[in-house]
Amino acid sequence: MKRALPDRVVNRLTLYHCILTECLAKQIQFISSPKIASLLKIDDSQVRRDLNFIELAGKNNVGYLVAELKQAIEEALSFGTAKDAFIIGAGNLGFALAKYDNFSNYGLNTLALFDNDILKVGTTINNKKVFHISKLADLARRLQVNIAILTVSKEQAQAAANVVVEAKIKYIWNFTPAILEVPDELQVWNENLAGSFLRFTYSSQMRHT
Amino acid sequence: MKRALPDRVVNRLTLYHCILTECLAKQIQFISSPKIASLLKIDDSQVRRDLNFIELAGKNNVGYLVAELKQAIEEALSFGTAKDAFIIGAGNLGFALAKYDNFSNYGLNTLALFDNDILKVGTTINNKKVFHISKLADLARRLQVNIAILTVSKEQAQAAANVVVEAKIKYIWNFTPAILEVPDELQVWNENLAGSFLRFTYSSQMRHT
DNA sequence: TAGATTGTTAATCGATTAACAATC
DNA sequence: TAGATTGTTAATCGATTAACAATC
Repeated sequence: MKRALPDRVVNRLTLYHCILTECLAKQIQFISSPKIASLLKIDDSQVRRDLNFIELAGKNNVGYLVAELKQAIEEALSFGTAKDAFIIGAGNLGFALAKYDNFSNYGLNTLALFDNDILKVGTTINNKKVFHISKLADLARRLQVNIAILTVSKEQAQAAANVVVEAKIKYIWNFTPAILEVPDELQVWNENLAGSFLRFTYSSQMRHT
Repeated sequence: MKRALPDRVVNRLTLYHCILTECLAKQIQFISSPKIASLLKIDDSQVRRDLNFIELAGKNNVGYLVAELKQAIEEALSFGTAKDAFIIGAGNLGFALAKYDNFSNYGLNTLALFDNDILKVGTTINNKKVFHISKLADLARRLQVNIAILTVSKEQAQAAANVVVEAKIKYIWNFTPAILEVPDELQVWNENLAGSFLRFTYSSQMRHT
């Protein structure tokens, strides 16, 4: 078994993957580390170092074979392993994520949505049904889903998280601007969009002044 | 003028801010660094170190004054400075972001949306009008908007980015899974949701095996 | 060959953590 | 006082960058 990749490396690998997907579409066969680096505005030796993490041989004087590299990244990050998820919150963001078919390329399958609004229950979005939140525990157990994507409002976030805890789901991808209090065995990944925006504007300002 | 904060610090400050907002709502007056650290599952001396970056004095034996700390973070990250933005792409994600009023707390004001679909032009979402993409350059100049939030499909991403370039907008917050080729003076912040998901599932797996 | 690129090492840089005196 | 906390230093850890021999 390969050793774990650092988070930063995983992040960059996903960006390389985006580039490779575009190269394939454009029928480009080879790509070099300086080329990847310049597209992302990072250092070229960093690209080579990242690619050494996943065992992949480039060709001197030529670069890397796009198709091969793309596949190597997909294997390293296990795109192939289906990861079933539920979306909690059938609002705009929940719908957007449910409709975002691109996710399935990355192994993420959204099976259903949940909401506490009875008017939304029973509707369908992109072939995914909206269930009442009270059905979550039962369906999670029967379908063996252990990822919850939280898109409810800040006010409802903790209550929704509690339901997720009771459903014995293991991972929460948290799109709400709330810090959830959950048991240690449940892992939370905070997407924190507003915070992301602040990082973006803050670091951009700095670079320009 | 204070020196620039490292990106990692800015990121954590936004998370602290989320916690402080909840504390205020719960009428909690003081919070200690070990308390913040345990909520986020990080080191407590790191919290203190981050808070030293923004000049803020805690009280021995007590912790930090919630209201004061919250405001200090808001000042450091300039929540108060209005940052006007356009959303390019009036799809589900564009609508979700347009409806996300929480952004305005962070200084982000979405003024309008743009799309190339004539059926969407003229509609309104959360008091924000949808314009045809051809109006972008003119409106950006007149309203002095220099942030574009890109929520179009992967296929349309580069074309949309080109329009943004022509509109002389300075910053793109890119929600599409495309690596944009733009001039150096235009800065891109890749949100890369699918990549974020992979980091989340990858690092979670690692911690549990 | 000349030029471009890889793979990898060593050097640098920055971020995190541990520790503890000072404080209330 | 005893206990909890801050502010800060030093030690550790990890990530990035520079450099270059080897390769085609």
